[in-house]
This record gives sequence, C-alpha cells and structure tokens, in this order.
Amino acid sequence: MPARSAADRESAARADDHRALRLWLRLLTCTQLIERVVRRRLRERFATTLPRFDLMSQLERNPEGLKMNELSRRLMVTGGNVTGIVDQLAREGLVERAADADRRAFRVRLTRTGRRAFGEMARAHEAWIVEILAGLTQRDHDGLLALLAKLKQSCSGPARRSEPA
Amino acid sequence: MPARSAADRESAARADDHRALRLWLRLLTCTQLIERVVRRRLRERFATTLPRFDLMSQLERNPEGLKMNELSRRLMVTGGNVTGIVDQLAREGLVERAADADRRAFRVRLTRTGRRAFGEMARAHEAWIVEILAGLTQRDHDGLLALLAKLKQSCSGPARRSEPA
DNA sequence: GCAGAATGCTTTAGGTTTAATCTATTCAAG
DNA sequence: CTTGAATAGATTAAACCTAAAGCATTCTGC
Repeated sequence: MPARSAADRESAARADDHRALRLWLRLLTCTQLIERVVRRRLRERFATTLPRFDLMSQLERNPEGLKMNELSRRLMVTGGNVTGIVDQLAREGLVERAADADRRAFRVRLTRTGRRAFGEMARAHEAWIVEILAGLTQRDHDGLLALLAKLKQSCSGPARRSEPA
Repeated sequence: MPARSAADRESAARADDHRALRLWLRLLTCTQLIERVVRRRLRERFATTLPRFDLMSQLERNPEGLKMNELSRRLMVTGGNVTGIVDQLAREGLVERAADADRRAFRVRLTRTGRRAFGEMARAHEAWIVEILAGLTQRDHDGLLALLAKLKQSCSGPARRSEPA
C-alpha cells in the first residue's frame, strides 16, 4: 500500500462529495505537497524559508526595487508581515531600503550579495519544480496552465463585489 | 487589503521563466485565492478557521474517531499543530478524546454538538466552493480533476524515494 | 495656502504553524 | 523478563501572519 499518498485529505473524500468540492480538495493537496518539498529543501540547502525566497524573487524581477505595498500585493500578505521579512533580510545584508521621491515610501532592492545568493537558490528551486512536475507531459502542462488560468479568472472576477463587472 | 488580480505573484512571472515554474506559481495563486475567500467566510459566518473546519471534516468522515497521528497525516500538518487545534475544539465541546487500546494514544471523535455544528458549516462551505468554481464548465472540472490527479501522483511518487544528493 | 482625506509604512497584540525536543508507552530481540 | 529501539502525543522556541491602530507624508478641494 502506498502509505503516505493514500492518506491525505483529498483521498478520503467520500464518494458522494460533489465534484467541485473534490476539485478544490485535490487542488489544495497538490499545492501543499509541492510547498512542503520546497520549504524543506530551502531550509536544508539554503537555511532560508519560502516567504523569504518569494520576497527576494519579486525583487529579482524588479531590479529598480519595489515599494512595500507593492510587495504586499504581489505576495498576497499583509503589510506588517512584509515589514518583518524585509527587516530580517536587511539585517542580513540581502536587501536594502533606498529612498524614493515620495518621502513616506522607499524602494526595497536586492543588494549585490542578495542578488548572488538569490541566483543560486533560484537555479536550485527551478530544478526542484521541474523534477516534481516531471511526471507530466508538455501537453499536460499546457492543459493545466490553461485551465488554471480560467480558474484564476473565476476566482478573481466574481469575488470582487465592489467593482461593477 | 485584498490582492488585485493583476498584480499577484504569478502574473509578474517573466516571459522567459520556464513553463514548469509558471505552472507552479499559477497553481499556488489559485489555491491562495480560494483559500482566502474560504477563510474569510468561515471567520465571518461561523467564527471559526480553516484548520478547525478541516479537522472536523476529517472526523465527520470517520465517526469511529481518528488518532492524532492519523489527523496529522491527513491534514498534512505537524503533530503539535493538531494538538493545539484538538485542544481548542475539545474545550468548546465539539470533539472528545476517547481511550484507545494503545494507552499512549486515543481516538478523537466529534461530539453530538460538534456533528451538528459541522453539518451546518459543511453545507455553506460546499455552496461557496460551487460558487467560486462556477466560472468553469463541467468539462473543465473533469479536465482539471484528471490533470491534478496526475500531478498528485507525480508529487507523491518519485519525490519520495529518491533523495537527491 | 490650508484643513482634511488618503496613502505608505510601522507597531502592537494575538493567534498559527513548524521543527526540534521531551515523556510515556509499546514492541522486539535475547 | 529485560533492555533498547520505535512510536504516540505534548511541549517549546522561533518564524509567520493578521487586523487594527498609529505616525508621517502627500494629495485634494476650497
């Protein structure tokens, strides 16, 4: 018996559960399985965490730096949380706060050290993801990308009641 | 502070990012979007949290009760976490710890009160999920279910036995 | 100009989650 | 039986995350 994979949340769904619910549970399970592997490897190989990696990843994509609220929006976490993580990374010399025209704000940027450290992690991270998804064909990837795009649309659209569609 | 759908993690991926990485980021974004809605509604409507709901959901599927490590495995969270949540629910009279043959362990079960409370939440929860996924056709659901099943396989199987050097 | 509203970020307080460690019980080999 | 390894839960320290309140700066309408 495949001990671990047969005992998760979604496998246990009863036969009469509706299809939408099954889909949601399966989506959640997949995400958590991948997240767990990535978290563990980031910790073991690089002594860092997923939130820290994600934040640095955003900065790497925006060399000119990002404001705190932009980071907050992109990472989908609260501002206070971003403050804490940036504090950490700044203390370790991986990011820096640079003055902005708007004196209330500043831009957070990777330092040279941060850029080097992130580059190394990013290469490993991408290899892990490729490895984890190796069981799927190129065709599967395309299908999933398309369907998830549609799902994302379905989540974002109707959920925002404040905006008239 | 809700995330705008145009500025999340995955949208910002650069064009030259590899497909597997894009897929992973999109999967993560979808999960987080749905999770956020469900968490908020559970809090507003039922003054509870997603982990508490998930745990009760497992117990509802296993009326004879589950041991702590079984809960931990199915919910994919650590044992210490399960201890905390069971403590909470037991204090509120929603679950109970029943003695087991193995005196180190016990079985956690829903109480009558817990079963009634969960039933109400489960109906609402399922309706939310159906609503959130309403933008997808039946055909989309089937496609996603199949592809995610394959993805789950890909995560659980090869990633476990070969610990890369 | 100049109040008052809005924005950008931090702080605070409280709860959640994890990894590591600890205690008690069971199991298995002599 | 007895000793050592394995297992079931609980506990602890640190990281994470949130909501709400607070401070400083900028924007807007008059």
